[in-house]
Order: sequence, then C-alpha cells, then structure tokens
Amino acid sequence: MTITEQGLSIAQVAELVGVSAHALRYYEREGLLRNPIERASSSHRRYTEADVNWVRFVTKLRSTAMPIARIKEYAALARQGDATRQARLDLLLVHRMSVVAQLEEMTKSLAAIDYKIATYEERTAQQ
Amino acid sequence: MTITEQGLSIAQVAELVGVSAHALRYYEREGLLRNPIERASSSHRRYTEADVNWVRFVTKLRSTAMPIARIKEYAALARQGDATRQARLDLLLVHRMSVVAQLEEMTKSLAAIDYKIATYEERTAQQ
DNA sequence: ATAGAACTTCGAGCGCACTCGAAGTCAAAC
DNA sequence: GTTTGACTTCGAGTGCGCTCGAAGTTCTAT
Repeated sequence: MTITEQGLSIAQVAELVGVSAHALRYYEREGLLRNPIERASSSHRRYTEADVNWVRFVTKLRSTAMPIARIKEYAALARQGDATRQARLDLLLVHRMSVVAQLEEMTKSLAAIDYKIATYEERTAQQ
Repeated sequence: MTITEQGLSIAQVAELVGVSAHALRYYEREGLLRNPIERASSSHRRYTEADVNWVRFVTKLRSTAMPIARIKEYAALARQGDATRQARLDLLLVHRMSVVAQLEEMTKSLAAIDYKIATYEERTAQQ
C-alpha cells in the first residue's frame, strides 16, 4: 500500500467541509490550493489532513468575501515558501480590515431592519 | 410648477444613496420600489423623500444579502397595503434570522483569520 | 438659437463563482 | 466477470446582479 492510497476521497472531503466535489475540483484547477492533491492509483484524489485544513481555510476566506483571485494569490505566495511570509501576513491584514468593515455594515443594516420590524410590531399592537 | 417638477434627480439620488443611476433604473424596472418614480414634464424621474428612504432600505436589504427576488416580493406586498402588514413582518423576521446567522459565520471566519495572522506574527517574532 | 450635459428606453453584455453533463475509467461487491 | 457507482477530465452552461452602450430626447447655460 503506497502512501497515495491513504487519505480521504473527494466525496468525503466535500461532506466534511461542506462544499461540492465540483467546487473542490474547481478550487484545485484554479490554483486555490497549496498543491495539487495527490492521487491514488494514478487517478482518484486522496486528501491529507493538511489538504483538508487548507480547504477549510479557503472556505473561511470565501465566507468573508475574499475573491477567488485573491485566494489564488495567497496560495501562490504560500507555494513560494518562507520568503513570502510577510507578504501573506500583509494580505491577511488587509483582508481583515475588509471583514471588520463588512461586519460593521451588516450590523448597521441589521439595526435598520430591526427598527422596521419594531414599527411593524408597534402598529400590530395598536390595533 | 406642478408637484412632479419637485424632488431629486436620479443622479442626485445615486450620489446620496451610493448606488449607480443604472442600478436605480434597474431596481425600478424589477419592481423593487414601492411605486414607479414620478416624472417631471413627462420624462425625467423625480424622487420624493419617501422614495429615497425606500431605496435606502433596499440597500440595507441588499447589503445583508437578501436576493433581488425576495425584495421584489416585499415591495409587492407593500403595494397591496395594510392587509399584508403581517406578511411583510414575517418576511423581515425570517430575513433577520439569516442576517444573524451570517454575522455569526463571518465572526467565526474572522476568528480563524486572526488565528492565522497570530501564527504568522509569532513566526516573524521568533526570527 | 445652440451647444453640451443629463436624462430617457431598450436590449445586450459582463464578471463572478460555481454547476452541470458528457464520455470515459476505475474499483468494490456480488 | 459483470454490474454499480464513484471517480476522472473537459468544456459548456447557469444565475445573479448589475453594467454598458446606442440612439434619441430634454434641460440648462450662454
């Protein structure tokens, strides 16, 4: 049993992480992963734990609206190794600002929605 | 001077609310507004304060990821008048749940990003 | 009166992030 | 050994939310 025979299948990872197998292949094709996923018997993908963790982090970046292109940059930097550590940190710090801004905007919008809800409930109570 | 000669132009509203004039026409065409916007001299749009407030609320719904189709439903209900007040309230309450869920997910993702940032900074400090 | 800016409608086009489907390969179970 | 189902690649298709541009009209300033 070679090392590439171990690891999780694409369906298992899809289930685990909560993205479609199609999306996993798409992410790999686009270069969002650090490396191409290893293959078992020269065809089926076998994901290591590190691969799964990387995919998980990609979903965190996606759920905070980082564009695919930016994640691709991040992955490309990671592939270059240690020399790009500062660049990756900078990229994440810039993104962090945008996430905080998104949270603030969404919180403000929630307040507006809550205000509207309150006026509806008030009017219902008045009748 | 008739009443339709008053009010703001599309460019003024675009500036004020922070969406493009193209988007404002699109929203109106799609039925996201409560009523068609009144016209001055039978062509140019003239927005009332109520129109602007409605557009502002639409942007709050958009920034919390309510789909155009749902906003369209909401506007259609509003057009029906008082009989649909409860339905509109329900729609907003359902959406509120989704906004809270989004905030929670984004907050969790921010924590993951912060964790990653921390490991980068640690490693930088170690050198 | 006329130039130029701002508006109108309409339909087409675009960018993003997948999603799908065809056609073929591989593997595990019976 | 053959069926069943999960996998493979590849390119095309989809849905969403605008965005753009053409062609014509109207307003404003000079």
